Amino acid sequence: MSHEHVRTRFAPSPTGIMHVGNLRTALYEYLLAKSKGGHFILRIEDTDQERQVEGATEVIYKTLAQCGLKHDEGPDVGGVYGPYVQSERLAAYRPAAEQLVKTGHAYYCFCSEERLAGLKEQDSHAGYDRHCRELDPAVVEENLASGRPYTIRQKMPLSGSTLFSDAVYGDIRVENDELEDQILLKADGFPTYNFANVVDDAAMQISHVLRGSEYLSSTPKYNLLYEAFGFEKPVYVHLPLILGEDGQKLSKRHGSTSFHDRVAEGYLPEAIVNYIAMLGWAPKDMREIFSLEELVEAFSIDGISKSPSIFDYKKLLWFNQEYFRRMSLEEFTELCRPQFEAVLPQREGGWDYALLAGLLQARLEKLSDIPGQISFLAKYNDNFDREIFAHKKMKTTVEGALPMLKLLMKG
RNA sequence: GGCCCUAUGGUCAAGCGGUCAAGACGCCGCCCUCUCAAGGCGGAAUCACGAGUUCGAUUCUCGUUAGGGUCACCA
Repeated sequence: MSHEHVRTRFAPSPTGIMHVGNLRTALYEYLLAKSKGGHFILRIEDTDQERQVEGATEVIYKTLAQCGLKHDEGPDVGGVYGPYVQSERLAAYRPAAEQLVKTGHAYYCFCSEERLAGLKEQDSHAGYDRHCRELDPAVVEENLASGRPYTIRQKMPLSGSTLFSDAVYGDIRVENDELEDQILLKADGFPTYNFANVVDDAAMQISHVLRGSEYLSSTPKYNLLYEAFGFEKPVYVHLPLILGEDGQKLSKRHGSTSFHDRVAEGYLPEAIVNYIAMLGWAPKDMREIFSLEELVEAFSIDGISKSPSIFDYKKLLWFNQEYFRRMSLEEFTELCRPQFEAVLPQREGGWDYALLAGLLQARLEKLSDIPGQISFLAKYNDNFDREIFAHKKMKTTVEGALPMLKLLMKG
């Protein structure tokens, strides 16, 4: 609590997609750090060897850059607490785990995966039975010497309870006997997420840990680790979950919930950032349109809500439209240009893109709608009767349709 | 199922003991208008339920109910 500088980190696993929940966490981490004049760090958590995805880290860099969430330290920009990729920090985890064994906060476990699977089969809610917790030291030595595979597990207190205070949820108490003797170091020598997370957050002097509320009930495990090491604990800021329209945790089932897909669909990164900022947080003045800089200015932890929110595509669409409308005609024209060029055929005299964009600006919901709205232009030629624009009943005149005429015909 | 969290309109939400319970999206209507938008104006729609505490509860406490999360050699 007495960390002098606010240091937050975004610690994604390189899975290849950046979904809006992760992005919002990154956003709030950035906002909190920047609003306090602190630092925002990027750390890649690639401790699962079986789930490596090619190019996934690039997706993370690109997304952060598109959103304007510039990190002060990270794999690509360096920093004094590096390296910032967990697979490059491997040397630190085993000694750390062994240190915990020595101090009596952890133990070697030689249980096979088969045995563990059997346990689960008997009772899927039971968890590990602490079979190796009190193994005879001589047996442990023998097993270790014979090269038998092992994991290192955290030794949880069997009684009492652990209390912690979350910056948004307040005091939360969990009975210690609810806590499983979780694995810290896997048989392949890699640390588990939970363990690496604590070791690295402490090493990198992270002052505030922001994460989804799904971690709320496991936070005592983290704190026990901090205590076992004698590390100073960070301030926890758990964020309410973002749910799909069916009220369930957002996942692949809900269609394209990734930032990348949304952008490909024609949403502006700024609009997405603005919208997700408002999901789970509200400013004091109830304003809705914020640039990233304005968000930094307005952000504060006490504006974060506790209840989960549903991702509303309609509202996102509205934000997107608002951003279109607030652009200058020049900006908007440039934004549309690639689509115009792709859809409209070469034509003598060219097209008046600015005029076309002007016609579209108040009507467009998302960029991907452009082709559907202007493709009809490609079908027309200059040899048509201009009087089709005049209609007595509708009181339309050729003059009134002048903008459209200019668009269709040279001059 | 155990444990943890949450509960204001369809959705995002303000509220932090006394309000006719803001605002936004969406929806409906009217105006503007050569169409569709945009814009302006207006409308319908919310404190899950039951006990307490209090002169007074949307607000505090406890239950109930509902929803969510979590129980991996995944993060």
